Amino acid sequence: MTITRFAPSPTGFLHVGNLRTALFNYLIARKAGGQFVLRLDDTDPERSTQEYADGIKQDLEWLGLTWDRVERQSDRLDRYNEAADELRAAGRFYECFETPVELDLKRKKQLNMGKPPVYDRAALALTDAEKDALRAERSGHWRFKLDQQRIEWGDGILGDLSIDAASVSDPVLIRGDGQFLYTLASVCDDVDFGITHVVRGSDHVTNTATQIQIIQALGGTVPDFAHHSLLTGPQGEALSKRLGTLALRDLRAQGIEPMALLSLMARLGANEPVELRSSMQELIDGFDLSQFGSAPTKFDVADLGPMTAKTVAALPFVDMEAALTDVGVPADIAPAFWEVARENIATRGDVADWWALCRDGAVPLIDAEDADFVATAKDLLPAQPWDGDSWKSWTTAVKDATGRKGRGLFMPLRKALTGMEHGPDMSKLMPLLQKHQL
RNA sequence: GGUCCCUUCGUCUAUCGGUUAGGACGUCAGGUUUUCAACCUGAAAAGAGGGGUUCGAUUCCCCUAGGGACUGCCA
Repeated sequence: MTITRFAPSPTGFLHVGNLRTALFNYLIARKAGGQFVLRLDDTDPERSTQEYADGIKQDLEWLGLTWDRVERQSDRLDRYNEAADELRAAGRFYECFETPVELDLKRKKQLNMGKPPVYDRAALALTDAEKDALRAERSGHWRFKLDQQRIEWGDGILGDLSIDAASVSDPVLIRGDGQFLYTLASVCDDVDFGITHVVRGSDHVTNTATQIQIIQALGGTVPDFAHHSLLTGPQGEALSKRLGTLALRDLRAQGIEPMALLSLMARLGANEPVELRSSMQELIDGFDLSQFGSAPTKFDVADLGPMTAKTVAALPFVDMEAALTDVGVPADIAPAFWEVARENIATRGDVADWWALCRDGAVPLIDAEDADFVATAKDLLPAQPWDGDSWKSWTTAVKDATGRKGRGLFMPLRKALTGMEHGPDMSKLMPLLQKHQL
């Protein structure tokens, strides 16, 4: 069975970059009729909080990305201890005593000499006596001893990949304070939960190389890996600089529709065009990981605006009924109001503006050269309430009186009644106007 | 510095060596609708640069330039 996972760290709120990873894994699982695991990577107690963990779940629920199972790494420390013992028994784990400062110095030295900053494995040469002496003054950290050969795998997006383990430092798996690091926890979990497909950002490719060796050392089955490209801003700039404004909850607060966001993320960077979908099932059916390219993908948050407007315009009345009641639209005219408003709003919340206009009328917008024309029209304006014929009879009367026609006739009247150049079909809007200020 | 990935219209991309280099979004121009929007039709618009291989290169190889990522006792 296909089992995928999304493994965010509860150290912040989800943003569009995370969503892309989550959605890919979700769609793969659903398409295959498999399972989607939500795993909270909270091995770092300093930065992980319950607030963020809850926030992540809320954001996924908002988007309809349901999970079949939820796990927390902080619940699995015993298991990680066992895995560490296995690695020790296999001779793939060794204790090191350099301080962060020392390691930093080593790296700088290597860089200065034009060498890659790879850990020199000095700790491997330590005698037992030396280790005991070092342990007396500080606690050691543990590194996985890589087999220094080329690591190869067929990546679901990148194709055949090969990385020389000798160009990578032996990864630290347990810190000096005993905290397990992501690399070990992630590998253990993937093996234990039977994860079959791992899709993550291409910032993890080097991790994947080392993780493959750790999985093998643990006797696990290596899952299928795929690394999607990273999102960049519209100018190609790193998205991380703007991630602050691209949190999912901010987009939600701005009125972005889930299906608009999901439709974009499920296709952006793929060779099929981005199409607005109306249901998750359509997204699932239309998803194919092999259609994604490996070049960095430009993401423009502004694209979500028009897609949201389209989504909202397609909403049936029943989906909006409660929201309309909330803003005070009387039940008897609510369906007609929605028909008029739906094509003219950017987000659901905008119905409040249109209702305010219908309820109170708008401050007329009258260009200087239209002043006389509008004054004439005002005299011809029928008394309220208006019906479906009011616009036609009024404009006809104004046309006869002034000789104006076409845009020159209609636009000043639209602006006089709504205060705007754009808006709904006037013949449908007029019956909804409870008052006017002309 | 090292490693990995990448570079086709403004944008996302198609092309398994021979094509008028195709599509979608956007843009522009017409059209339709007695207003706006929507819609329809049409147009403009691309192979980073330089070497090779080949009868022929966007496609294969090399170099250069450019972009992204990793190079943590973060994830």
